[in-house]
Amino acid sequence: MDKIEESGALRRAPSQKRSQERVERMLQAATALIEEAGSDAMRMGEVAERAGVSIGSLYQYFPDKGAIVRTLAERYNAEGRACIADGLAGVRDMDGLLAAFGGLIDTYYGIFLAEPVMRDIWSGTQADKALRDIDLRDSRANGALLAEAWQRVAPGASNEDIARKAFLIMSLGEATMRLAISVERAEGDALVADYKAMALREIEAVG
Amino acid sequence: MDKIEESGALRRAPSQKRSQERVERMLQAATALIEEAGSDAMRMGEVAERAGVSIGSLYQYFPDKGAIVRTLAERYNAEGRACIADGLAGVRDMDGLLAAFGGLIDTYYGIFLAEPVMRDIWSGTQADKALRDIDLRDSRANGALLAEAWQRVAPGASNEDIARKAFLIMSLGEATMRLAISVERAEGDALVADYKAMALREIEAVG
DNA sequence: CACTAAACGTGAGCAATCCTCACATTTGCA
DNA sequence: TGCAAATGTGAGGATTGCTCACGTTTAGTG
Repeated sequence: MDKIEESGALRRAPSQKRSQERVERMLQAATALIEEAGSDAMRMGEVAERAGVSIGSLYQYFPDKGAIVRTLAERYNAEGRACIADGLAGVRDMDGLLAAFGGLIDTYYGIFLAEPVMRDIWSGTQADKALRDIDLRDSRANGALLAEAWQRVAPGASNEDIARKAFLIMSLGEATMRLAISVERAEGDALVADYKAMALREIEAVG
Repeated sequence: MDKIEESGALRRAPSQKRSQERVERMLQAATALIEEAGSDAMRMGEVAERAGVSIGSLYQYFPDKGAIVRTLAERYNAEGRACIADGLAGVRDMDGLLAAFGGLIDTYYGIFLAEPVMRDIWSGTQADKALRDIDLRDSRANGALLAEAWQRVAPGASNEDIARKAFLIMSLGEATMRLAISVERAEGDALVADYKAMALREIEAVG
């Protein structure tokens, strides 16, 4: 997770080591500011100041403010996707899938609770078109991972159906997380549990 | 739906007939602009110009740009809630509830497809805190309506459980609509159908 | 009608903020 | 050493939400 490769978000790829570190500092500064007051309150001038660079340098690498948020979003997505791929890798039968997926929901919920930046980004996810697209692609990719395991343990079912249902389950999972973190903790826990039961029942129904 | 009463959104309540009409014109202008390019691209100066009023007048009634969007959002919510209350009113048994709720999902989906302003508002729903709160309150109110009918046809079940599940189902319904309108029409239709089956199964499971 | 207070209406301009651009500096390399 | 490419700078342009000091209209009262 060292490279600054993510998407085509960057205006210019820093080729020298010095500038790579500078871009990293910019992202760290942005992260800190989002933690403190949310991405909406994050000011480009502040990001530059905290990173110890000029406004001009910031814009040399990030075409606009949204690009910073998008870059962070894709990093979190990549981590989450790796986590999901890992969790579903060893699944052999339906029971294994149910257990693995149930565990992933709890893990994801824990991450949502613990990561203020991720929370902020996915709360404001609908704000601009580009972020929404990233969100959609993420759900599709995660859905594909789930679908792959699902098809493996339910070979008789329609692949198209499973793919679509997996996509829906992943999208609604994210929606549930967003909902859960915007209510009191106890209620949020219960809502996630309800969602989990619903999702597992849906998976089992096609199995 | 004539009064300009909604929430405490207005900075000053127009008491004279003339100013009531002016406020209505402001909202109409805003609606037209949102239809054309989305609420994000809506400029306060343009709203004023289209409504045939000055910037100052706009801000006399709406404390900020978001207040206009919020006012429109609550109008749509009120309509939707009335529609849900109406659809669930005559429900007597579980089969009736399933049929009524299934029908409501289709109705809601149709509205989402047909109303660009509603789509825009609920797409950007997570943008600012105030809108998110409105969204949450709306889901709670709609959830309460569903819970009421649900409890009626499933008297044995835990009321708390039903209330929470109804809230979740309503929230995820909105999430499904948002998802459905951001993919191709055919896939969106299928996703809504999948959600419907999931929701109905969940309702039946507690019955 | 005359008068007054409150409601209503106006738009120049303030303030905040994103982003550009002309120019300066540093780095990699022949 | 010298040069081109990469990198760095920050004053300021441009946009836009919003304010405020002041003018106009309306409702109500004697």
